[in-house]
Amino acid sequence: MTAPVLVWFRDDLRIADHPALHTAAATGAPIIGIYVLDEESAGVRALGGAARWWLHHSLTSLGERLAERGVRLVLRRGPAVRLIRELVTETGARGIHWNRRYGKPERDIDAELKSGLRDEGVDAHSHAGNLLHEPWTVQTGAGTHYSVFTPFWRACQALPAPRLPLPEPPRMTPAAVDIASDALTDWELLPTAPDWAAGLRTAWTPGEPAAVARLHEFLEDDLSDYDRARDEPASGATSMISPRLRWGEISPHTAWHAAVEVGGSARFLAELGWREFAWHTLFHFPALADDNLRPEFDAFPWPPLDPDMLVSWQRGETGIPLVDAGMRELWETGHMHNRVRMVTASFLIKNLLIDWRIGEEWFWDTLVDADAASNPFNWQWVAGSGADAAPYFRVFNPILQAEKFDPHGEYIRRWGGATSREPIVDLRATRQAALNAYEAVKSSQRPAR
DNA sequence: TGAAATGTTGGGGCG
DNA sequence: ACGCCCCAACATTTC
Repeated sequence: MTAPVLVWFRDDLRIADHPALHTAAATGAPIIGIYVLDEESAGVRALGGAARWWLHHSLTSLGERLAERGVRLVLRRGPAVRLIRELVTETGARGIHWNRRYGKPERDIDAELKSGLRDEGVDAHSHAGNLLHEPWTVQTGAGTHYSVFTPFWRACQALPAPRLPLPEPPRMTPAAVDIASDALTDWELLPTAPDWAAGLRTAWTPGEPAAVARLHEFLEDDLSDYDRARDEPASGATSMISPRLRWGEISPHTAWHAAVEVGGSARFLAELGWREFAWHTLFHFPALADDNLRPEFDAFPWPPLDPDMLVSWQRGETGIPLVDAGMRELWETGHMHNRVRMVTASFLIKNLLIDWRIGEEWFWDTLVDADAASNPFNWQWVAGSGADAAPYFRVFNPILQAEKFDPHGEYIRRWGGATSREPIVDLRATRQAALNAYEAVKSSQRPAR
């Protein structure tokens, strides 16, 4: 009997344009798919509630699609290094393939596994599957990484164009090995008591087929007017592919080339670029979710947390219509329009003076698309402590933002943001207080004498 | 991928 | 006809 080859699925829950699966299938060896829910390894961030919901359904979809092609998806829960080594032994696999991850704890796990398995003669291979450009390949003239988006993106475009997406493997050999798998329901990824996921079920269909369908719907219906309409949260003109990219139901290569084929939109492609830039930043600054990227922000004088203020923000009860609408969209659907994310984040940080890390955690728990790079990257961008956040003391006025981008109040009405509640803070006074607090950052920049 | 304050300009009302 | 003032509209600077 031919020894099988394992394909370890992680943030790439798809069959098309999956370099690891494609390479493994091309060997002709029997294929076994693996997914490990790792809640134990050091440094690996526990999934948020909305993420767990998405993962459950996306794994269900992937498992069905693989099964239709004769391939099993084996589920295991525990520390990845130990479990993968056990699976290699149990199956007698002669090789294992995976697509790279770029967070530090995950890279450490993968590096340890790869060298350990290779020492034992197992053919362990990592592939580039989830970014258009590997983070270490984008370098300044001085050989350092980038800290400003525009030159970063220019450098990306000077590199060879992203490769074309790989097709679904034309043929996959089923494995005869019988091997135990956890039952997905035992992982208890779905909320019960209470079941808060009704809005998510209405808003989303996780899984690769729905991801591909939405991408093409977006390209046909929305790309031509994207530059203008993308900023209006009521328009429905954004791609909504962020969770699909987060879970790897489609690859950025697929999105890139599909958009280019229909004439492209520099603006849309640049949005893929911001995703690349976030991962580039995380790769070179692994503490992105914990530490200020700009260390002078360590001097920012956060006042003691007022829990009531935080709860008002989380529940969408601030009395600021656009903020409340956004926070309710988030709670209801696990998603929020990008412009409204900027406004709600700015409000938390600069009008409530609550540390960006606390907002980042809430988004991490409630967004279906939060990943380890984009979520902290964007929070730091709004806070001013992050990459390319100039001017770092920018304060959004949520009333003006609503006038500009939701002029008819359509988005605000849709999400019940138009309450008669009094604002919990005075925008003018709190803005001034935030600017005063930013003075501490400015003075800490000055060299000591 | 800001906002607010400050500066500049030019048209029109009016003595 | 002319100068003066007001102020909206736009541009620039500052936070």
